Amino acid sequence: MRPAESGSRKRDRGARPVPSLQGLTDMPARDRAYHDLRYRILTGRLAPGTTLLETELAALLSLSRTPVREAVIKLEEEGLVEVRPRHGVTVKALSLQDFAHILNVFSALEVRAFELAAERGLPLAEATRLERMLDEMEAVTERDIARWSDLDDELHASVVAMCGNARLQDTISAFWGQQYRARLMILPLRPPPVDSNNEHRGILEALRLGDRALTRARHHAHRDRADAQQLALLHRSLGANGLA
Amino acid sequence: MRPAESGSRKRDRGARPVPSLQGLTDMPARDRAYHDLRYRILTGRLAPGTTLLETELAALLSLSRTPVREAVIKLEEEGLVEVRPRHGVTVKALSLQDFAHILNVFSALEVRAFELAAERGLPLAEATRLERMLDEMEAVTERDIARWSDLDDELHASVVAMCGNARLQDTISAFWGQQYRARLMILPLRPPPVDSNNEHRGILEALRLGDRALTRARHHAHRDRADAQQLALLHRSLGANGLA
DNA sequence: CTGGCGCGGATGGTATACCAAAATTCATTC
DNA sequence: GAATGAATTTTGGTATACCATCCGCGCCAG
Repeated sequence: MRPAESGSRKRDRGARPVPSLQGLTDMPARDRAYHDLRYRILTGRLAPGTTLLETELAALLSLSRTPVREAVIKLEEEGLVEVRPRHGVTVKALSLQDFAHILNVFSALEVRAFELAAERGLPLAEATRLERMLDEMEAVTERDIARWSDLDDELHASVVAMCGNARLQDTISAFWGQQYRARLMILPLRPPPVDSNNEHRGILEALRLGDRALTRARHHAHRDRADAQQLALLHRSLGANGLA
Repeated sequence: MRPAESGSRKRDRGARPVPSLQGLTDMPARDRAYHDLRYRILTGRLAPGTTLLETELAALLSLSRTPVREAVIKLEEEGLVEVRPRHGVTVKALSLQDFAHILNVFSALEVRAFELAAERGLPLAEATRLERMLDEMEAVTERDIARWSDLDDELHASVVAMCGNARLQDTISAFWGQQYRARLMILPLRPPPVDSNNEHRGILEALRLGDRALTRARHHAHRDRADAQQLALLHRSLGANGLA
């Protein structure tokens, strides 16, 4: 008999990896530490380059070293921090190359996720919901880039959530976290993303058709262009070697 | 020059993730635990479905709970085990669907890695080395499938190692670990992989040419076919739901 | 002035102790 | 006989204590 596992909130899988940090109550201290730290890093409250000793981290979170150590292991695995014994844990600074590497993995995975979503077929309700999001994105394109970006994240996350492959989702989520900071940084520099808007329409159309190959091609093209643009912006925003 | 990786053994990155377990001396207990456990799982000495309490694991490895806990966190992150509080850690059994999901991610990443390797260009020495490996693979195709499979792993790993994107390598390595057991299981069922041999030649040729698009196309096709075949074999080897 | 060597203190790795929560079992009752 | 509830025992989560080690600093020598 299967254990049913109904109440399994063991993983926040589908939940957007967006820094939200609402219910940090009643979860094990290790997870609190993990989420808290992750939140602080992604929002920049723990700036890249910051290094803290394990003891300091524990004090910062009012916990003992054990749970923060365990949290740090996860963060390290996720690529957000680096631990150097006797030197403390350092919030990783992203070089331009790091960012390129991350985008490379992220894109490959996201394209695959979109393909799978196309293959499974988009429920009609979901399709119209996405359509409405696109409407709003186009509406705010010229005047509220932050809102546009949030919607962009939600759009991509929504499709990824429909791919039906939990491992893929998890991996994407991890890499999403890594590129988030850099994205945030170049946000104000972005020109109105009319290209993205158009490409999004095309991708959504392919998704509705359930055409895997077409989805693949369009999303791939979209990511290639967008990634290159972001890379260029980041390059402008910091010398080729600087921190992100 | 390649960094040689002499001093910095912080990560066994490029090193084949193949279970080898040679120098488990003089490394922190946590890493010993991690490698030891991983080895036992991948080779099947810790069969899927096995569940052990933390205490039992600690006793098994003659360590205290702390380092094994930390090792287990990594293994869980890697998808090899599952921890259910008060129920111990369970070696994950792969359903057919799990295997499909893993292959999906793995393929997407490997294709990308091959692309990047193509773009960077293959050093001549490396190219001839790979060529020789292909020679041997063709030689043993009919009579030693195990050897063929080892070479296949090494071949793929070699190219991945040339992609120049450490994060990509690490992620691939993690997923490689997950599909390894299933691969091992269906090994004896495989027909002589003449298709793979031919496709490998084609891919290597594309790599030598440094033709990214061609490499992509060929490797993609290769993986699609090979993955489908493996999935079918696995399906034959266990009912659609069984353990792997 | 520079480079090596050694000593002391900071630091993290590991073991262990303690506690809270959950599971199992037993008893009691319907 | 089954089901429910309580008590016990098991287990994992967290805190802490301990120790080996590594780092940095200063001293001494070349």
